[in-house]
Amino acid sequence: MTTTEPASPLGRPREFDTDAVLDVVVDLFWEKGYGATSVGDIVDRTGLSKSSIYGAFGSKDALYEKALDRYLVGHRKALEERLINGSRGLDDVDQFFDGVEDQVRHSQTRGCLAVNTATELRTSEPVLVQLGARHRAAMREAFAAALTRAADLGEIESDRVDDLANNLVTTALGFGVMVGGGASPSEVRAHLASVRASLRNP
Amino acid sequence: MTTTEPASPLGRPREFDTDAVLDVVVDLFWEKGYGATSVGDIVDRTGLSKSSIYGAFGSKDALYEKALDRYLVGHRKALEERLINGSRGLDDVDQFFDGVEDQVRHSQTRGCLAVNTATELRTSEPVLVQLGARHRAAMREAFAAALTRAADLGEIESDRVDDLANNLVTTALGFGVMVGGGASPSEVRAHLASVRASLRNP
DNA sequence: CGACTTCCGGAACAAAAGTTCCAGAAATCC
DNA sequence: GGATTTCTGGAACTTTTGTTCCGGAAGTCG
Repeated sequence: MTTTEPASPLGRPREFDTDAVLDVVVDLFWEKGYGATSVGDIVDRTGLSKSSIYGAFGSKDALYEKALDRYLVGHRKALEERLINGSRGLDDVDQFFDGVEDQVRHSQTRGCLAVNTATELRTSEPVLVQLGARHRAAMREAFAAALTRAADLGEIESDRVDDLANNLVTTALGFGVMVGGGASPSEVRAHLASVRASLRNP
Repeated sequence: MTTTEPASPLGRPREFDTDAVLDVVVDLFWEKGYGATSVGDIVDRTGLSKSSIYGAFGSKDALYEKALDRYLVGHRKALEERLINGSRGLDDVDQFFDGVEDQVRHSQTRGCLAVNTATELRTSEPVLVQLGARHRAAMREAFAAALTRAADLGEIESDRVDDLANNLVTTALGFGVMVGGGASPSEVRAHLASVRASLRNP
């Protein structure tokens, strides 16, 4: 139910692309969190003026929500490509978790913006609680799709699909915490290996 | 290497018990997080004056670190009792996760302070990174102890102990995110059931 | 081309943050 | 009991926060 902008609004048009700005803002919030990111930081990083930001997004809270939403859309697209539209089974799951390994390899400790939001802003905003629940549901669905293929391939028992999907969601959230908390690459890798081993070895 | 306070320091003694105050402060940070908790909030909740707080703890940062440390000590004691000093196997692991269920039953959405810290303050303070790593190591050790007993009891294969311990650590962190993010009791319960099922059903 | 609408930059604002300082009171030790 | 040390309460301070306001410029539409 998003109100689409009119084709040509009256007056002077905006000089910047809001989506491109949102991408920059996502990175900022992702790196520093909501509380530690000031509007001044956003001004510095985007090059925009405060009035432009407030004119386009309303408030810091609203901007955060829009940024998170954009992050989630991107994240969900990745889920779709790798897990839902995949053609293999457990290998597709592995590929998803490769993303975690990539992050630590580049010594990035941002973790997952959805996880960071859930634990920093907690239940302060009902909208965020809802976004989190929807995100977990999407992950569950995506994992279940890949695991169903895995069952068809004979990699796992078909009656374990739902439980495993649930566990992978919890596990993915856990990796967000670990990476975001600055865990060493070797620790993360060991945990990733354990996940892969337990998926196979029954 | 904690410097123990002298038996009777000169001058007027403190009117409050620092540990009791820390317990209150832990609750506060646990509920609202670091950024959303102001020193004013701490004053209100503890009934102390600002100068008393700063005299006893130094700064908000230092106070947070002390509070987190106290939380971790308590958490580790619980791990010890339930997992290390337990006498059963998977049942002891179950009992640990019962704590998660208790939390959501009382509609508490604080999650885990260690998890919340890792994702809100991230790698901003090296001390916190270190505390997090040590905490995860303690959890791994505790789970491994219970799982070793489970292997002795024939509940699991003994060569799966390490992988399962790793996975349970990741899983525990994930539950912290889920509960802290305001997940519904039914969702949490479903995930808990999946963990228990996967521990048993190979 | 002219009227109208919106945007931009930056100064200005009020509120809240974390921290410090001070004077008086209180407890300890010799 | 007096000297000394430390604690307490509250006011005061500085910095930073998120937000608003204003004048001038820049586009769009009839």
